[in-house]
Amino acid sequence: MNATPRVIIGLSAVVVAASGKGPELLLSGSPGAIGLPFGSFDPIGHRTFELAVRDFVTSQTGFALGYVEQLYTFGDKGREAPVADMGQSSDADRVVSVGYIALASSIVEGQRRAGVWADWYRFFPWEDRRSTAGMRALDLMMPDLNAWATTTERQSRVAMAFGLHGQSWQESQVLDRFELLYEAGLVQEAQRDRAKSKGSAAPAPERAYVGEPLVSDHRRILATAMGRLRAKIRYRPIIFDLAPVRFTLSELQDLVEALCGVKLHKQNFRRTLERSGLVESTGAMHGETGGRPAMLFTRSATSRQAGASGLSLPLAKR
Amino acid sequence: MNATPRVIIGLSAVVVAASGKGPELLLSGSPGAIGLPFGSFDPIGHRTFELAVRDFVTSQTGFALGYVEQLYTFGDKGREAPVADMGQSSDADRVVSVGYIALASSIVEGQRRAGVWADWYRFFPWEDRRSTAGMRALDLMMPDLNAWATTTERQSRVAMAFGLHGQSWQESQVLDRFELLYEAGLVQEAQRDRAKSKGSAAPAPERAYVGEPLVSDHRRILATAMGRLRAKIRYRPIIFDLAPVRFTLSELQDLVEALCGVKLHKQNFRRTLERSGLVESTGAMHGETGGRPAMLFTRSATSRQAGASGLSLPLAKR
DNA sequence: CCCCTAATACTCAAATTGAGCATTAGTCCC
DNA sequence: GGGACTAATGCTCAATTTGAGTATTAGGGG
Repeated sequence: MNATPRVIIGLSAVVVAASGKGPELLLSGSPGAIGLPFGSFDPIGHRTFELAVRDFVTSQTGFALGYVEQLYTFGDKGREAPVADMGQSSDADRVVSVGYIALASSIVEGQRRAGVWADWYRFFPWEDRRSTAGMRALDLMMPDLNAWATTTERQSRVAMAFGLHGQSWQESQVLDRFELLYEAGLVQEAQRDRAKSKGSAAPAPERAYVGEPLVSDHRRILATAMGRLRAKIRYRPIIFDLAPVRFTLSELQDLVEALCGVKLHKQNFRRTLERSGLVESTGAMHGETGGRPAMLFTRSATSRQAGASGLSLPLAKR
Repeated sequence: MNATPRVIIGLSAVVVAASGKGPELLLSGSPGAIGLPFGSFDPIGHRTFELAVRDFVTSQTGFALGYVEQLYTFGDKGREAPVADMGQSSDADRVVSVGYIALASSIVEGQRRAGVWADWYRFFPWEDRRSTAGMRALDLMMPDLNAWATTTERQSRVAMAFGLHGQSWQESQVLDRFELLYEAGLVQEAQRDRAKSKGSAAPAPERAYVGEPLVSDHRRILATAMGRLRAKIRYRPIIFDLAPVRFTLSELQDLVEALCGVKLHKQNFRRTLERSGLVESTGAMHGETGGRPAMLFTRSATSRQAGASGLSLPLAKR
């Protein structure tokens, strides 16, 4: 052909699984350059993106995916950064990356070893509001946020994003919050991208960045994924693609709470869940609770139908 | 490089504007081969997809876009079909198309001439349930649907998708319905794609296809867009990107109804809308109503804030 | 058998929906 | 100028759906 630069399609996957404690992510890369599992799309070999994603995640990590859904296609010049193991790309190529979310139900021990898993709140400490300890992350960055919010427009954005001044916290606005922190220079990626575009930069301002960074724009992709999952849990029964086959209602609630980063009102959670018809009790009981034994439930047949709705999230008081 | 086929990124845009009657689409192509505005992405010239979309829609149709949002990236081999005006692609290339939704507020007359606009229900007659006339479209295809639904699994899918047997109609499941009709062979694209993959096909079965077809997989992209818009209207105030600057509540309701294809309860619509704080009354009145003059409203400042919520849709009874 | 811990059951009030009925302010027509 | 007509607005009421607690209950461990 001609000198037209090639377009390379990269695929990145946010692979989420529920461990006992909460949502965990499958990561790849080496210490200091951690990122999402990433592969490039082969226009000949792969018939669909989804098959390609399943393929490279399995071959890179040995982990087989369950539910898979396309997230977003990132094509901005400037925020992507070439990733080492991406294959034979050159500077002249344009990399477009299609992000996917994949859910894997509770990790089987054998599979667990097949990759590096990490609690996703390592990268977004301010997103975990289940405990006062988690809330502290937000307090810690407030001074810097306030310093940045010099105009009323910015102040109002901060208030909306972080649920300040009477605004309510919206658990699914993960991307808004991340982008705001990026603009405010509170996440390390912001400094890195600026340095890159300015040539070799002035020394990084001495500042405590919030959360651990990821390679390229992977933390942004991850924020998009978290937001999408948290929103989707309300209108599609995807939570069951993450939960084990049989679970107690408390286990399910813990999982939802971990995913959404908020505490729910226990009795009301049960009530809406039972009323929704999404779960049905197996006869069996689960005894290792420390208190009264709990009934084990499974997802119902109706929860599998296309168009089944999701969970309501009855927030608990402060 | 080598003989690797190029990847071509196509961009297609579902451009929606509200005319007096309802949502209209910007189309391009010649009679018999109508499709969405479509352009290819230039890896050198375009910094972001969004800019590229704005660019080619404007240059193809002279129409300037307002709100723009990425929809989905379609990359399946087999359902895309080369589009004539796509540029210098060859058979060996792999076309990946990124779909966008764009909203343009009520059409200015001068701009209107700049492209071909059509009521989107031409392509999805069954999606308009505002009148009994619209409902007839569904009745007409029921025999064929029933003929296809040979298994209980299929029957249940039909019932869920089309709100039969006590199931409720979900206005945003446009894609589910379209895909089901595609599988059932009721839309012309299904026949066309089968013919293509089987080589020169048997003569098309004599059957009345439902809705007008579009080039390539553009009707599928459109279904995705409609579903997304209908869903999004509930949790983001995007309706105001479609409505004129000043409107009466009835006009706004008509617009929402046209978009969602359902009738709403008028008094309750007003109530939730006023309570939501998304609109505020300008002092002015609008007299040409035929009845009592109506107050003119505008979107409020809070409706512009990131994170503002959308409308509730109080359905009217049968 | 008593204590401790969760799970499960119930209760009650506040807020949100679903459905109508009632009023009102213009236009059109004698 | 008065009455008919047509939407826009206002209000009411009951049925649900939330939000928040208080009360029971069934195991495990001394």
